[in-house]
Amino acid sequence: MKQHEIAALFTQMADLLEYRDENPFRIRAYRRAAQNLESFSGDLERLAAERRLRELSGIGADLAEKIEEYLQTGKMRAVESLKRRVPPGILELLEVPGLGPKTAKLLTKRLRVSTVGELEEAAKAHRIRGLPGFGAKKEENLLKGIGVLARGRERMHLGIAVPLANELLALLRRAPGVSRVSTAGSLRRMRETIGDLDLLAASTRPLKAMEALRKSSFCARVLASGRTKSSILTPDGLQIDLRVVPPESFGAALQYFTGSKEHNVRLRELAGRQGLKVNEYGVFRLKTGKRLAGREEADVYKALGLAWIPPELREDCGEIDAAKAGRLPSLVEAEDIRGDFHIHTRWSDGSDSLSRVAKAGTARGYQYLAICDHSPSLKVAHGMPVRRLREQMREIRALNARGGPLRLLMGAEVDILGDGSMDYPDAVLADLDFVVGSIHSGFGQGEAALTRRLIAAMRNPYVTLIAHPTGRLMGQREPYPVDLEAVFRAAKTTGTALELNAHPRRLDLNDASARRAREAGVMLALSTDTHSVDQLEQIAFGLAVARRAWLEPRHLLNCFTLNQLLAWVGRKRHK
DNA sequence: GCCGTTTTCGGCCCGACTGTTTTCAGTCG
Repeated sequence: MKQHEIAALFTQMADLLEYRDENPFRIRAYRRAAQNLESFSGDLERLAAERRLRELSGIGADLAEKIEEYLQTGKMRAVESLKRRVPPGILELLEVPGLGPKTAKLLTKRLRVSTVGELEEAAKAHRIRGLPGFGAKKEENLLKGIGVLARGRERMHLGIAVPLANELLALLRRAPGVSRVSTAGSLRRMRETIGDLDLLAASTRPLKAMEALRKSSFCARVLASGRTKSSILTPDGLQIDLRVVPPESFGAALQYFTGSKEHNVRLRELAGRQGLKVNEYGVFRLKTGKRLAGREEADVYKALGLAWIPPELREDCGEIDAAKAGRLPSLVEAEDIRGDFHIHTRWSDGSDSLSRVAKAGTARGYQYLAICDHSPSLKVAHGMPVRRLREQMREIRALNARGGPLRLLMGAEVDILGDGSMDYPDAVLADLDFVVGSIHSGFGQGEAALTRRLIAAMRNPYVTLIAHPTGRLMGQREPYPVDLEAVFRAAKTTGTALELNAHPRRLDLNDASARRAREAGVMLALSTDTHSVDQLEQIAFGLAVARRAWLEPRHLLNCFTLNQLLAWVGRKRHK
């Protein structure tokens, strides 16, 4: 987690340097380093201890030293001394949307404004209009920006963003002249949360498409609207950016608008070295201006000598080098998924019957579903005593005996108790096909104890999978502290799988951790934690995490056939 | 401040929109 603190400091450094009008490339170096640290998936402290920080992209001698300084002392002197040389509230001021370094400088110099509160006062007293380059409109926009800042711009999880995006795409498709539409930005890359929602349309009549959005019920306020681009706010305060391009540029625009920003910068640098230029209208020869690609996204990459890179990988995490070398992973696809684990029914806190669940799984083309209702300690979820579990097992056997393409696995989501023991005796676990171990209590025990609990559970020969390994609930609960590296090692040596929980508030493990787990040789498993059958489709969110973690079918238990799966479970038991 | 199948010095992605400007600076992504 230290890397996020360091990234924040590097960003502060960039902001402060920008305020002081320093070398823009130096500023960019700090921003780039911050972003790379944010998405870094390894163990930063170990890398520092081994003096290998400079292997990180964007980290040279100077920044490596600053990282080491922070890891050792908890401070970064360069940031502190720079802060002393600027007005105190400057970082806060720069948070206001629409207010950049130049405006900040003017405000602090001419009006002695140095906090957001003072800025608001000055704007309301109309002391800002009249400054060089400032009129009534800019003053008004600053006030709006302060309002946006005060409300806080909360990021939206995929469970909300994806359905909303689908509605918006349908709206755009109906607009006259629109031939193609797509999501773009972080939603297309399937990041776990979305700051604003980016949409792209190909149209011969761009104004009509933008008008359709502005006049829809999704639009509470128009932030900007030009000839090719509109930004609006929804009634909930979510920003939607729509870009409209001619059909022959759709692929290039999709590439550009999907980002990430750092991925695009890398791509354009690569283009420059080949005498080419990439923008949202196409790939062009620098000398002649001749257009080489643009209609299809894959053609853009091809023109640069690269294989098409799946959007989930476009985070400047080595994907461009991999594409150059023809070594991109064969990412897991929806069709590779043969089943789901961790399914709740009304035997505990789910809402559907076993037969209904089986039917829904069959409809999805699955070979198996692991029924995993709660164990007795979890009283709020109607955890089942052994007697009820045995009853449920009988019903599952009876359902399976009817035949059909789908096999229900007899399982349970078993609480890992405070001392690391399991909530059912081993003799009961031995009769189950699939055992999920979960922590639902004692989150406050601290890192060492929680890690010991998880490792003790993994050492139980009947525990197949550890569910939601960090316990986070986005927007509600922070992950509990756990030494994931130790958990990965134990998972590997004991032959226990770790869950990629697909619930959009959980996504636990997350993408970076899942990638590290994979690199540590851990088997991973997607599961929806379904409590009613309509949630089975949320597997798509887990799949996105898996793809962002560079997982191939061989890394995911869900891609195994039923026989392979049962053999895998058996291997641990007979070790 | 980083980085190099053109370089260890001299480069460093590219364009849209707004407001206030008669030609562009500032901000954003």
